[in-house]
Amino acid sequence: MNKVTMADVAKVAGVSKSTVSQYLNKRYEYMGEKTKLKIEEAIEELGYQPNFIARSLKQKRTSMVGIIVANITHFFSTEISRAIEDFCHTHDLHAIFCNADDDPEKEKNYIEMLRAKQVDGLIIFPTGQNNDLYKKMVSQGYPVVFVDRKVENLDVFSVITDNAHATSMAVQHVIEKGHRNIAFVVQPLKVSPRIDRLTGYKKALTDAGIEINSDYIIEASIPDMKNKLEQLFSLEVKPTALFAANDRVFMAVGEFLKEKGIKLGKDLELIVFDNIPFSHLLDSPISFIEQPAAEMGKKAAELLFQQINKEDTPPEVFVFPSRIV
Amino acid sequence: MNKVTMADVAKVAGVSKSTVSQYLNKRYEYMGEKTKLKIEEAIEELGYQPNFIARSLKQKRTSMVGIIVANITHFFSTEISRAIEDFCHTHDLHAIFCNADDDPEKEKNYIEMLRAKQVDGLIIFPTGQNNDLYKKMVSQGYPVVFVDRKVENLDVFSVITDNAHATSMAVQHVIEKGHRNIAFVVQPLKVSPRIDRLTGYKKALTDAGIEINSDYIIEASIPDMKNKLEQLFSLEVKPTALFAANDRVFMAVGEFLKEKGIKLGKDLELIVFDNIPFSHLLDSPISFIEQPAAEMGKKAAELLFQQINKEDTPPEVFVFPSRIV
DNA sequence: TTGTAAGCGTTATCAG
DNA sequence: CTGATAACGCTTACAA
Repeated sequence: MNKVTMADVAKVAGVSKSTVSQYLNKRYEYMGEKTKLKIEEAIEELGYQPNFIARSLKQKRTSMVGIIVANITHFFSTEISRAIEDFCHTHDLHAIFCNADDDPEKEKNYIEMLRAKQVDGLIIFPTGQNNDLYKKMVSQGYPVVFVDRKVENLDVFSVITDNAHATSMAVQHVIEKGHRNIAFVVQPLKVSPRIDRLTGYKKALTDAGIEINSDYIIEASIPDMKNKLEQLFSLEVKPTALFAANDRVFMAVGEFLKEKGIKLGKDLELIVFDNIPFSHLLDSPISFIEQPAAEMGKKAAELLFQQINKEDTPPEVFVFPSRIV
Repeated sequence: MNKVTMADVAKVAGVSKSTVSQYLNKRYEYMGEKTKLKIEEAIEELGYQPNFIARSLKQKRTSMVGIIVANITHFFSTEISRAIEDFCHTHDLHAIFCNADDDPEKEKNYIEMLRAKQVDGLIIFPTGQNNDLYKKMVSQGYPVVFVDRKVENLDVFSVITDNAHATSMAVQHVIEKGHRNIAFVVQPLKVSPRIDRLTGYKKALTDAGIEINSDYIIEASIPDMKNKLEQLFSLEVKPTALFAANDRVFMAVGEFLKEKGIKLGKDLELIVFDNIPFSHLLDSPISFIEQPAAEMGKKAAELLFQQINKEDTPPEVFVFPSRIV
């Protein structure tokens, strides 16, 4: 189908392949006006489309970057992704998105396949379970930026938010409203944001002189959450406030509450870590901790871009503050 | 960084490039156990990663497919995308997603760049404004599948839903509930689903013997929507029901209603075309028309896969029924 | 069973 | 200003 090659164009235009190549790369400087026109015509006539694969092979640069998202069903992820894509678009990079589904095996596959496809760099929301692989990339000087989650013992560019601090502030706020029995619901503590948010929660309680009650801390995967919530709400002293550690937890909790007829605002105060797209449609008084996703995405893309263009700056961790809404 | 090439492996293993190539392509049939092992070791030792770019150039097949989404902020789009990716993943295809932002210019760019990158096929949520380009692809026999939106005068594989019919049913349902003043809110009528939904709306009214009141039909872009809604709700006879033609319209409408203190269910009945992720969290009685996104995505991927593998079947349009929830 | 050599469609280096 | 010619890293007949 795409059988027209540079050689064909050259033949029709009556010039050589190299001249056509020059033309395509806009190096007209020393090019005769007449040849330029002839080539233009030939391209038009044949419907020629350059083959980027061939070019990439030669240039060892694909102008593609890969983004490996831990879980695309987080609204936060799609927001960041959008920002990354925007940046790439204005910098002549093409962004390829993959969804690791929070599965280290899949993450590994994607990293390997993207590197095999010679993408120029990678932005990763790491599962945190592939440290050897991360280390290898970094030590090979391959351009990488980590987003959302910290990776231990690795000197690498990262873009994260102040999970512990924001959580702590939010919980403190709820305490000031008079709540003492505050539950904390989170998915399995496998990645840094979850851990940091829990830390922030504990800190706020401790600072306020409230004892930490492990019955109020629920760590469960989304499918198991319902059962755990049942337990939580059959306690003698029920929580009057609940902190959902991210949007998916929020949804699970919301579903549960609805089912049980527990009224937000009246029976329970809810705080959620994450931007929720439909939040303004809910008339319940829910607090949200909003991460500056757009800026974070942009920063990550920028950092990657710099690495790709060999601007040698030492790896740094950028912490963006979150906002309580 | 990825300087290890097949030649290096061959040298270390003491065999020739072609033997290594055989090994990599799992054609061990006639390969000595000893050579196999030597190659294995060499690969391990050097940390060799094959270069897909080079392979693609030779094979004229990249094992990548492109998906051009009209607007990724529609939840429906991400759902379909997920399904497409799942299918691709199980069929050794890599999916690249691009967001055309409902902009024909961007769409054109992406189509061209993806083809230049030699992707094996394209799944497009068409803007509908690039008919020449679509036509060209089809006539060149390039594998394409259109999703969500119909393209006129083009014999091509498409996966859509029964927009007019589903809308008509939903509106009819609202009429049966006793509503007569039903508004219809839609973004600019540039693509077939919007047009078809409007058609369905009109049909339901006509069938019920209700006169179509153009004051109740709002066609506006999201930023303009608020103003138009102001007008709608300053009419003497206000609508008692409102049909939002998709999720983004729903959000705009929801925001407006909230601002105005118009209560869902009480003051206004709402029907939305599209699956909304947080719908079960809203305690207002909203009806949704749910498209079978997962099945549609899978079907689209399947159709593309068949074309890529040259299973010659004539183009067909697959219509999936939507469900009212 | 393994090696040789000719491409795939570009770009880059030098001559002319 | 333009044109040979050699890469880029891999696959694939065909030979050995």
